Amino acid sequence: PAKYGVLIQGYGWAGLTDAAIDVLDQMVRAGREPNEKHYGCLLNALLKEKQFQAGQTILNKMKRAGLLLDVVTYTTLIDGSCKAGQIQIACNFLDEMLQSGIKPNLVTYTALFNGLCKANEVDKAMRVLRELTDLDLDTVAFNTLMSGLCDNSHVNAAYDFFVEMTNKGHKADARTYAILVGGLCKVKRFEDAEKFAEEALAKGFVFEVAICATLLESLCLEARGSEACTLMSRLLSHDNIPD
RNA sequence: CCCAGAGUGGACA
Repeated sequence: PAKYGVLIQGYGWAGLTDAAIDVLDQMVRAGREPNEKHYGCLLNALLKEKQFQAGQTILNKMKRAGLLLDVVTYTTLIDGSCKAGQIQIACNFLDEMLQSGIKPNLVTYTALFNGLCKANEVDKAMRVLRELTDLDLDTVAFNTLMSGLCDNSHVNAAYDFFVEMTNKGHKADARTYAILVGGLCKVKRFEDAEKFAEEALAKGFVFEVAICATLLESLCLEARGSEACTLMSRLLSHDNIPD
């Protein structure tokens, strides 16, 4: 039953949107009515390839087929709109979904937060977050906001947010540290950056080589070679291999 | 009965 879905997903993943659309058409011809997952999957592929016109067509087809949009489809639309730089359209979809009685979930909000962050509107994202007192953030949402704060020269706020969230028991993962360390390096707070890099290593985030290499590079650029060397040796003692 | 669709990072360069 998932055969067509897998095909659509596969073609979409490969960026072969025409082929993906074809699969959907074939389904209809074969008398197998596509469901919201088939449409949603195709929509996602189209939006990722920035084929908004085709996306609109599919959306219309879906509605004509009498299918109602669900949370996932709305989230796909909101994310796609945001990534196209159309925050307003994303907000319209959010309104539409609320009016249809569909409750946005954490993924929906994260997509929106990400859009706001990328549009230099972290403040708005944080405001929305504070209003949604019953929204429990997961690591992805946490990282999204962290990166928004770092990208919008609110590193202090990012720092505070990090402390606040970890105190609340939210766990930071390798990406969280990468974001924070990168943000701190950006404003040349190398001591703090190094502190968090160490913390990340202590937590066993082996994948932190990437950010540590980044940090090392920063230190070198700042003509602080000795510090870079110190850090380098510490990295090696953690069995990491910086580039 | 379950199994297909949605969200996050890497500054400087």
